[in-house]
Amino acid sequence: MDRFVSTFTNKIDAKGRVSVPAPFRAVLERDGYAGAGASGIYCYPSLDAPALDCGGERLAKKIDGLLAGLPDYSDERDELSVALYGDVQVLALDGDGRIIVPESLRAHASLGESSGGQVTFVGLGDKFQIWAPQAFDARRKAAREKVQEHRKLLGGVGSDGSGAR
Amino acid sequence: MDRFVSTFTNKIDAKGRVSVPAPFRAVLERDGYAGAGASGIYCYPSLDAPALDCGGERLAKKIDGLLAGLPDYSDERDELSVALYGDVQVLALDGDGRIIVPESLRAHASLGESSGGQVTFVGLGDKFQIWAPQAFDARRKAAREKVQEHRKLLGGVGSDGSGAR
DNA sequence: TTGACGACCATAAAATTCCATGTGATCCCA
DNA sequence: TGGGATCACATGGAATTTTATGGTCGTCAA
Repeated sequence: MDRFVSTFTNKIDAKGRVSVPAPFRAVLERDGYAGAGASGIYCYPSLDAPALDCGGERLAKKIDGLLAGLPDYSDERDELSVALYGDVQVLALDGDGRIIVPESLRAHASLGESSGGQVTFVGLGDKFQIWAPQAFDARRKAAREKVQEHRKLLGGVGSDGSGAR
Repeated sequence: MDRFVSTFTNKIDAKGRVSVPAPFRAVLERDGYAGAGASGIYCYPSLDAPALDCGGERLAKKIDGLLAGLPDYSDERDELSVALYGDVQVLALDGDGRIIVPESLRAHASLGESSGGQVTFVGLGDKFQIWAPQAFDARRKAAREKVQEHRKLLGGVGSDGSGAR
């Protein structure tokens, strides 16, 4: 099972073009992104962060799964549908492994000139996110502190007993 | 069940290339590192030491396990994912059994020129760590002292149980 | 006709693969 | 038991391929 891992920072040009990191492309290909009949990359504004959530078929199916759990015609379902599907864009990979991030999406994550012409791709396992580099730095810092806390509770990622610290 | 044991010190060149000790490679192969569709070695900055934590599939599954308990698409899950997956690098073994340690990871453990062009691999059972030799010497010394203190508690661990390779 | 958008091409940098060498350990045979 | 040959591993360098990124051209729509 392939996962999106690591972080990469690439340039975004005036047209909104960005190279998707090669390792992510590799994961996408196995995840239902077929060269022919290619659906594309599902991408939408993250619900609780100034970032974009992206992924392949696996991500799309997860969204379906979320909605499937809610009763038809409920307010909740309508709202979620709109929030999740309404802003989804299917981005196509061009021949060079680049996507074009539309203006509407760029605005949500403050990408483009305002982020120094750079964007950061962050692997989160099932999906990946696109951030403005500075915004992500802050996020990462917060996340690391969180992990330190959880680490004590969960026994740590590295339960090695090496007496560390 | 094979474990990573012993310590080895190898050279790291200017490009960040290092040979993974052959015994460790043997363990990795049995631990899901398949030649084809090879995922690679999962590697990330150790949370509480100037070293790198590395392992195979077993280690990756541990990370999955940590996240498995959290609901999809919760803010909390995203945040944890950032710290757990965001800093992970998948290092590929080349044909000669070497990995390339990227600059970002080298910085965390002070590897490279600053460590005399040498790195130390330390087996810790499920995973192994990569240290700058001097830093590890200090750590080892401290660990031994700790062991001396607790010796009485451990009783006689006389039997060697050397299942090494 | 003009402007925006998407496809195509070219280039430089970086990473990966390949090959060759030295060295140390192991095994076999005399 | 000593010597020699062989093997495995670590390491250095070079060549080839991949990747990122900038620019240009053509096309479609307003």
